[in-house]
Amino acid sequence: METETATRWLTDTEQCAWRTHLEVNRLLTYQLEKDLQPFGLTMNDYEILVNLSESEDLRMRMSDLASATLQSKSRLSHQITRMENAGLVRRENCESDRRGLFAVLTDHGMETMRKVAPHHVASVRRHFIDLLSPEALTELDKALKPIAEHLRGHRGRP
Amino acid sequence: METETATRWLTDTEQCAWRTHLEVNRLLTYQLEKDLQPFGLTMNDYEILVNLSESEDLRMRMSDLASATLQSKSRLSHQITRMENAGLVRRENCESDRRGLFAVLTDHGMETMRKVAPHHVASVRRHFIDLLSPEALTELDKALKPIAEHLRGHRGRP
DNA sequence: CCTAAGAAGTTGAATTGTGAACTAGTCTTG
DNA sequence: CAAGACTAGTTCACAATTCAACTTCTTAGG
Repeated sequence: METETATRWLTDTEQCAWRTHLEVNRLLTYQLEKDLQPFGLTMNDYEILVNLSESEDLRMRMSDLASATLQSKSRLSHQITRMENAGLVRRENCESDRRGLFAVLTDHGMETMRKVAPHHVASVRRHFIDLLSPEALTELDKALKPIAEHLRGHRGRP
Repeated sequence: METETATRWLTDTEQCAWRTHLEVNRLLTYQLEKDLQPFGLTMNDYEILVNLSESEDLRMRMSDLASATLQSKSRLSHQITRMENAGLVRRENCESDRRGLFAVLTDHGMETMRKVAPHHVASVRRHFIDLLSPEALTELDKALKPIAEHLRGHRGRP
């Protein structure tokens, strides 16, 4: 039986902040995606390249990559297949666990990364970072960190 | 010819804030979506219901709804078709412009809205609003507003 | 060791999203 | 008022995402 608790609607301030947050996310995602498009990459592609390029031996296990990028195994599998066809990564068997696979950054993937990164960073600056004062930035991070924490706790991932 | 300008990479602080921001968005979207799922709605559905329910006569022109929700015409068209099949909205011709259509909230749509809204609001509170101090909230809004502004300027919508 | 439970990944069908081409109505202007 | 340019919206073909089923390997327990 539901306890008949009155709904705590959002105050105007809350509502406003919430909607701004939603809007920024959407517009920002759209814009970054668009800025990446000329290079034939999506944000997803890019994020995977970043993860691999920052990893030991330029490789990661599929599951680790999936959870690092917050995607389902299935989605990642399709994604890697596409990127493999584009020559950005390749799959490689794992010695120690024969069920496992690595996604490995190829030379072409690395090269692409090097070429695209500056543009992407510029885009992130232009549309986000440079629009915030340094103080606002640290405040933002400080405010958001616990939320990330909280949400990570709510596991039950894609 | 590109002017050979050195890339201004992100500082650690910037990088950290940026990644937190990305992460929060993704986890939050996922969580809200998940909390809405038991009611058979997606965030997209919900947002459209909100827009319609707040509009004069519970109706909006397709294009206006598309730009309000930042979707392409095409996507909205499909979306409304689905929601029409679910009985949440219906299409209605526009007298004054015979090319035009309204998406109109049905009684069932309104009813659904009333039933779902409290849960959604609770979800937004639990996973976002209530995790921020009131000051942090206003700061957040103040920081993000100009970004929204900036991005809206960059029109070239989906 | 042998079996059952569980983890790593893939596959394929069904949904949903994208982009360009298309229909139909409106507006402008010569 | 007719032609061309433009706007509203849909449709079609294709790409990306989801979800459940499936294969293969690993590991715990008895």
